[in-house]
Amino acid sequence: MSNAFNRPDQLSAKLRERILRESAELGYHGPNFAARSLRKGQSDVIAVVLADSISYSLSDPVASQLLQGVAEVLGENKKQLLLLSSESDGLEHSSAESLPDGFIFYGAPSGDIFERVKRSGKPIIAVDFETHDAESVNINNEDGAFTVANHALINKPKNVTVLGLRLVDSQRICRLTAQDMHVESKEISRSRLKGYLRALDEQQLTISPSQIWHIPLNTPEMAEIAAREALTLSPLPDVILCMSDVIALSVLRMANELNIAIPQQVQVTGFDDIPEAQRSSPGLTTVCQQSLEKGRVATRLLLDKDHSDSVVLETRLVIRTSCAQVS
Amino acid sequence: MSNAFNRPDQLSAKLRERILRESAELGYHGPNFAARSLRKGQSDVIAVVLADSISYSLSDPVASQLLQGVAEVLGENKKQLLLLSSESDGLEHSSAESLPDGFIFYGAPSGDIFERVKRSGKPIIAVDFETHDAESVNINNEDGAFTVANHALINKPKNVTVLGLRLVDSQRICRLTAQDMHVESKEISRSRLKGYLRALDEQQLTISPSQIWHIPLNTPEMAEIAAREALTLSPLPDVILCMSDVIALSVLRMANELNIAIPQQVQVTGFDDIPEAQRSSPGLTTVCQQSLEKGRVATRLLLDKDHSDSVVLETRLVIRTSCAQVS
DNA sequence: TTGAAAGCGATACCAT
DNA sequence: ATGGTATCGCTTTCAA
Repeated sequence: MSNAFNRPDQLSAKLRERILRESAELGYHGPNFAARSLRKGQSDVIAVVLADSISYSLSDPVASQLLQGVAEVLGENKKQLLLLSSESDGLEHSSAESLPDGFIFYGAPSGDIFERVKRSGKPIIAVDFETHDAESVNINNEDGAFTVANHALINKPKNVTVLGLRLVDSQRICRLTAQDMHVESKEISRSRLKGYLRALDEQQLTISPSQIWHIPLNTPEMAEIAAREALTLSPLPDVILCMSDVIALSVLRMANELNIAIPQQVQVTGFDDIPEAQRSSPGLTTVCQQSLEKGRVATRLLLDKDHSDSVVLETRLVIRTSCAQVS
Repeated sequence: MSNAFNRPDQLSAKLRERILRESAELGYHGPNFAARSLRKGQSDVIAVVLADSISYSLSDPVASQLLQGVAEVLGENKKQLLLLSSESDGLEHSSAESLPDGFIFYGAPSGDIFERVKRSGKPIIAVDFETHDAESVNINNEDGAFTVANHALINKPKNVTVLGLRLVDSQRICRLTAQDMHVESKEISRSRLKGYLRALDEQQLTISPSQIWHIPLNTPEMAEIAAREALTLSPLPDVILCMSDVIALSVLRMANELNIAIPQQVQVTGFDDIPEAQRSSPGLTTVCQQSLEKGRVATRLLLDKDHSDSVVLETRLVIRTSCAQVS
């Protein structure tokens, strides 16, 4: 056969050209990925394993930004991007799991795909959750939530409401009950709640479980329902702490619709600092968590040969008009 | 060896369990994807080949929605999703192209990846462009643009402005010149421009090239600059026709900032009907192009064994307040 | 410098 | 029903 593909330097350019052309005519379509990958034990494919469905993750601004960061760095390193979801897991169709050279798990995975991948010994980076089995990229959700809540609560408001994400195991929008309050968990939303509660505590304020909403999905549709409920309470909350920008932006829109002035009547805070939040009117006070950079950092960690250490990215309080200091 | 993996029905569940456990201990990590794929000549991986970079496409609401639709149907059919970009093309690292069983090309690809894939004989679906070599999923951009422009121009406005996307080959925001006007092209943006011009013509209106902006990328950052330029014109345009919702939403925001009343002072139309447009204030009059459904349809076409025919999805005029009928 | 051959791991097929 | 074996296409190594 020909080494035209593998040792291009050893042939004249002309000859190589001719060989390539002729073999193309004979029905040769370039190197076979599966064969190469089998032989080399390497594929140059990196998988991102999403905790939610791929479709939902693509619709979520936070996940979407993370993926952008991942794609950026993978592109620079000539790696291919395979999207997997731990949701549609199952031993049956798990064969694709053996293809990638490395894995970025975004969010604590369901099923046992993590276990299987771990056993394969291939490099893994955990993003937005902790595990003993891999380096991770995280933020300090509790601190971020504490900081923004602290900012919002400085004037000791009377009625504080929390619009929370995925706080309990239910597909329905609902408010918490007393026994929902003391769940110990390392989930993101629980950490954020903890931060809120700590800030309340520090300001010597209290909150009733019924003032804390559970929203099962980070979508505008869900969030709007909860936002309407919260904004039609009597008395009106002074402060609404939202666990995501998607939720907070829904509150802003709903307030506009209900002719409630932000921040004069209600102060609103978000979390994430998604692109849309950077352009909203009124501006959204929130916690920047650098999702794009998170994706980049995770990917660099994964591709770096030298075993670097886990990373905790800084969060930053972004003060805009939806909850500005009334000095 | 064992057939435990391949013929599970022929062994007792117990035995299978034991074999699986033991082989795991011996360091067996499940079937090898590359080997299976090589042997079977099939991978269950489908590639979406994006005309722009992966990172940019993920940030674009239209591309993002298409991908959601694709991911949804692939999930139902237990196919994996590989993201490729024709932008970072090059024979060198094109090996991954031989992996997928099928390809969805989103937007006319650059480089020659399309040619190579075509020669491989694998199924291809073209989305948002036409080719003789594959079935395609499209919309009628000219008609869509014509319809929305017609709606906007019904009252014979004096000053019409177009904020166009990728009309000329430049990385800079600029206005068109006379010779830019008569480029024949099947590009999306050219079709939309054609629709606008036809509507103007039909209303016996004219537009100067200097009233047509070129915006190189569909990002809010770019769009805002052009929006500001258009909204600080004197006299103020009566109508601004935007070739995408991202652009139109930027116009709405900028108008708000400049205290220009929409639609009283300026009527604004978009194109796409992205999720954000469905929630904007004021509501955005636009052309719904069903990106999500486009992704679904393309994927079904690809996976369907029976050679179905190319599809042209309907566009629909969505009238909201940014350009409502003043009856 | 070029060619020949072994082997990556799963599967399909044929033999038992 | 079970076990053996050739084969997919490439890369690596070894021989000429």
